[in-house]
Amino acid sequence: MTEKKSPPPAADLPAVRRARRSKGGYTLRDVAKLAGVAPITASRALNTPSAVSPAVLERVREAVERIGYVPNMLAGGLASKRSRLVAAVIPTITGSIFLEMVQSLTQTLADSGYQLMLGQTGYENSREDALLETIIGRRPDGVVLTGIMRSGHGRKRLINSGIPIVETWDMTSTPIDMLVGFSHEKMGVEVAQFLHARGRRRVAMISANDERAIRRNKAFAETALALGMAPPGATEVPSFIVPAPTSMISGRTGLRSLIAQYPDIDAIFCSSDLVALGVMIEAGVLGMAIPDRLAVIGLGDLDMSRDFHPALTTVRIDGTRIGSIAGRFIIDRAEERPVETYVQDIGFSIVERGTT
Amino acid sequence: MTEKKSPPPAADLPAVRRARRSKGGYTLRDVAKLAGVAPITASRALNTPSAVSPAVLERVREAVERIGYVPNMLAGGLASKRSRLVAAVIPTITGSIFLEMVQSLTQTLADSGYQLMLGQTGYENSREDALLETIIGRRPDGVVLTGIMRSGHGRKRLINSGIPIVETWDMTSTPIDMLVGFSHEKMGVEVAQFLHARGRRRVAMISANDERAIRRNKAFAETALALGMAPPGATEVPSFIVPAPTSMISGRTGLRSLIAQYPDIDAIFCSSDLVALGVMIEAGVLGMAIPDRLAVIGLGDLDMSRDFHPALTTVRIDGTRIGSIAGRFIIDRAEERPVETYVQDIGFSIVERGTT
DNA sequence: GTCAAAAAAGGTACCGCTACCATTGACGGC
DNA sequence: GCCGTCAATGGTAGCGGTACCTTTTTTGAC
Repeated sequence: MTEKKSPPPAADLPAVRRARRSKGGYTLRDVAKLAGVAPITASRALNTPSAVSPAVLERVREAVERIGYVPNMLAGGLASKRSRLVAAVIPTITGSIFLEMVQSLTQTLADSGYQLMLGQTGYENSREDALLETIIGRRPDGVVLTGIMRSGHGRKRLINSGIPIVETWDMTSTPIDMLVGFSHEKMGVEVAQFLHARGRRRVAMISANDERAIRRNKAFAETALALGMAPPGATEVPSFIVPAPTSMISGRTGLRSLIAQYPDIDAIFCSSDLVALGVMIEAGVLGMAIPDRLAVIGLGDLDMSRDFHPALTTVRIDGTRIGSIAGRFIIDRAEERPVETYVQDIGFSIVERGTT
Repeated sequence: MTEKKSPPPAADLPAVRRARRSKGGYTLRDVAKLAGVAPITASRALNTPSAVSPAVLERVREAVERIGYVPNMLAGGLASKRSRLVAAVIPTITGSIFLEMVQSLTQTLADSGYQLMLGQTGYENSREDALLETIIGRRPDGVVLTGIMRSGHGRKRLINSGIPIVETWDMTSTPIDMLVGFSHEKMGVEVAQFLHARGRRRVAMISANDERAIRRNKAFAETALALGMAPPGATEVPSFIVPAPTSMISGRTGLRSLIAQYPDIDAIFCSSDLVALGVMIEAGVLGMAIPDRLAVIGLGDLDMSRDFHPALTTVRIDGTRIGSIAGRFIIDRAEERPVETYVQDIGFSIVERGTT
């Protein structure tokens, strides 16, 4: 109490300045002085309590409590080269299927004292380079990418930075570093087989045209074609391309357009649940019974997909799991724990509900 | 090229160590040496190019390019006391109505070289204290809160930290610092009047029970009661409480429950669009025509609300605007620009579509 | 050509913390 | 009682930048 300093100055009175540049906050030095120990000991008390005697620990804790000291992690990060920051890069935050992952990533990281920084590239990837620059500038302990980093320039930059990287939501034999995802090709094949097994023979797709979707669609179309599931009059599996980010309205217009060209379609594979739900709405307007007249299968398993009537059949990807594994990967790496694997295929599952 | 250093060491060979603790990355000093200037001049070339001669600027730029130098913002932030980090605190990221705000906040900040850090409190606010601690520890240049900070402890901590704060999505006469939002009371009143003007006389609510919703509901109920809009047999405006975060299923069960008790209800005010859409789905299942038999009005104006059939009438809040104003507030404060106001009521608007 | 003022560049000392190494003292084995 | 070992603590020197101030150079008015 006696040594108490003044709180952050309200205005900069020309009074006695505490020091050349100080802003008035408390530092570890203040805590150490109060506890009667050296700053480095106070630091240890906070970071590695086991390396300090119980008596000292107690005194330091008390001092921290008394002045409301909050460690400056900028300084700590600079000195220790561990910022305890992790960056995640997603296309956009609104209407994103990656939110579940971000949520669990945030959670996993927070539990170990790491903080998430969120960066958005936009769907054009125009800002990707600038974003990478600012991210690397923060010296995060890890970066989580949605999808695979395709741009050679970006890859190189990331690799040179030496920051641990986790790529997600995809599979590749040549990851930059770590990887948690699943195979889009496999998904395309399995969805086609699934619809075939349900007796559907005249299928179509409504899909975004990002790189992942293209590979998924190719696998779906090839399998469907091989199984004889193209609608009459079509030599290919019909597909309607929708812009990113996907939306219900895309599903509505997609269904209209496909039906106009191929009235006999009996199943549609949508590249997102939102699109699939849009298809359901439009089917309702058009008087097409689901699933009798038309089967719909989505991708992503949004919460609301379960709440529609009928509930949507969809391909579920465990975003929560991706997030927690990615977080774990980064934390393990940061804390130099030995690990067996840095690549994990978490697969996907087809959740059958009422629309197939 | 001649002075090129080795890339980040693959393993720590016991070879010649560059220096005591260096990790092998390039520093401003390297750039300065390459450009033949003092480090401080290189710093100026990057941060205040106008303070440096064109010739030097060019040489520094070239040096940066050559070695792929990325400034360490941890160090910069420590020295300048401007971290260029801004923290946003939201309940959860999944199914959140705040995403639009977060998106535009990220955008606004990025355009000025600031980066967003995302923190989630969960709906229980249990992690709020720990979260504040880690946030303050990063010494961000600003904190954006969703809603008003109620906890006295949290308020005090934030105020003591001296960090600029923006509270959002609400109005109060006693903000901690800055404020961008709208009046929930006013919204309750206007929605009641709106439904009354459309001829509805037997209204009900389905709502979450957070603090903001409670105030909104009170205003709605009082106005509705004054206008004689309680359903027959009810002395109060019936309300069904749903858990946070809101979901469609809440709307579905809510409608069932309300109808069971008050079969004559002719309009429902929902505390989120998701709930309202759930009501629409259940109404479809129950064969209740919308809007003829039942009017529905939501809150939030999700993208998908426009895409339903019929499209949802809802109260729109311009989250994008909240985000950009909040970001602007913080940037202005950080850069010590003079401003007139730090409190802004952005209001709301009732968007009439097909459900009323 | 002189000189004051402005522009450009540099030197130094930190920002607040931690890595690294040194020191101190307690303890136990022989 | 000597000495090695280990636990606890401290001193010092940075981490990689920038604030502040000084020095040097350029500019332009007269």
